[in-house]
Amino acid sequence: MSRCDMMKKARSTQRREQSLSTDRIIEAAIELLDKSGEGGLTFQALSKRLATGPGAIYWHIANKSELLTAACDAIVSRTMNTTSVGTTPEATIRAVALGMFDAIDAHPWVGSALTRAAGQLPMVRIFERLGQQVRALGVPDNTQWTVVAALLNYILGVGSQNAANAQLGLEQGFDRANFLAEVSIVWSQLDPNEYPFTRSVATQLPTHDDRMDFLAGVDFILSGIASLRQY
Amino acid sequence: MSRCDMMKKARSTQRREQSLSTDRIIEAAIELLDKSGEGGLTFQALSKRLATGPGAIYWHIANKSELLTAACDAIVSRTMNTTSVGTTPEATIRAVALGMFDAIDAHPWVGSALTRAAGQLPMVRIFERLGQQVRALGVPDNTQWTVVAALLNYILGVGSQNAANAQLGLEQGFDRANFLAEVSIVWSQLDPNEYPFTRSVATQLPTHDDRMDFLAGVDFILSGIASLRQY
DNA sequence: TCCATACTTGGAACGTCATTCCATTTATGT
DNA sequence: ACATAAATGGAATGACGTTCCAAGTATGGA
Repeated sequence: MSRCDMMKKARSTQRREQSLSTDRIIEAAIELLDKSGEGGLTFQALSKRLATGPGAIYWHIANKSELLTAACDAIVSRTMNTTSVGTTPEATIRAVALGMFDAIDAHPWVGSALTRAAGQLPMVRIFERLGQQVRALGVPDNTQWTVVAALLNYILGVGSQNAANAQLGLEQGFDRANFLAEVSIVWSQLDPNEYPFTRSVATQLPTHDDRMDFLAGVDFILSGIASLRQY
Repeated sequence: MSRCDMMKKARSTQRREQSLSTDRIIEAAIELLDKSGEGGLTFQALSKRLATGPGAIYWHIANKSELLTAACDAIVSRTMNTTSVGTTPEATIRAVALGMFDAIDAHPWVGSALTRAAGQLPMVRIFERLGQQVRALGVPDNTQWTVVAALLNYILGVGSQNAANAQLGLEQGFDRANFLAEVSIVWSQLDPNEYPFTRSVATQLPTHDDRMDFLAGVDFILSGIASLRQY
């Protein structure tokens, strides 16, 4: 019987306090993920860092997916708690969005982990924060879901995208600047008849500011929402 | 020397026309992916279906990631070509967005494949289609990138999310309705002080229409863009 | 027609990883 | 002390992506 099969009956006393614990495992997992990306989190690396065997870890955590979700939740939870409350609902939504953007920028693996943990705690934390602000914004009840879903989808979408890019860089060793420069060259060599737009903006790719573009997208949605409030 | 190391010098004549070819491999890969999701695409299953060995496949395709991107591009390319042109730029953007939504709904693995193929052909196809319409919309040159990026990010974000959900269902065997019902129950049992919003919309989760919510999000962004055009 | 060459195949083998198993150690309550 | 349950850690398993290589097959020149 493994510990995690019996979440309900919380152990009355901890046996070996100093030794392995779910928290210590999660902490080590986050360190590994930050250092070497999603591929860096293996049970071998983890057990080596914790000076134990893979079996011991499985006593505390059901599987890798649960470990990833738990690590992700630790980051999201921190982010939601440190994000300052803005003066207006709009400002708070921007702050939450930017907070997540920066968190994923600092821990790219959070992007993909969030996507795979649909409906679970980490996502709910963001959903809730956004929802409260959307309410405060005066959006009618029957539209709140739609509005929050749009915001959340956008935030997670950009997050995944950035996470995937960072991941790619980490795995292949080249840095972001080089990668963008290479893609930019490929784009500028596309067929002018088939890809006029992509060609025309190819030069903007290496210099554009992801963070500003992200915020602009949030503002588009907020502005779309604003036009809803009068009804 | 493998075939795919020397893309440049296209073979003058095909040797064994009836036998293995990149196209046949991609076609088989799509079938496997559709049937059993991302986890269903293994080189063993693929070589069995093609009545060959893994080595033969590696002659035509560099690695699994390239295979996935190629399969993804086949779907995206079809989608972009079948999407009807609307009467206005807005209508066309909606059509492209919905086309991608439906494509990912039919082939959930495309969602995650797109995310991992950043800057590559499949994404560029969508980027271009959106870009041309955004231009037609009269968005000033220096804002086109931002606008297209917002649209693309939103579309891909929802796509990834839906893909992940479908994936989860496929892997774990339960269908979407059950999953949503279960999450809805969990949500409605959250702490009322910490999660008032999530609790209040929990009942909407199982009945809401993903496709409509998606389209509403596109309209928010389009409406946000509209307010830009006057400047 | 035959041969040298390059292309293509398919299966075996390798290394890595998540996960399971189990013998052993450690703490707790009696 | 001792019995029992909690926890450990290392070995074993099985699946997978990828590489290797011995064998087969078409093509173009002699």
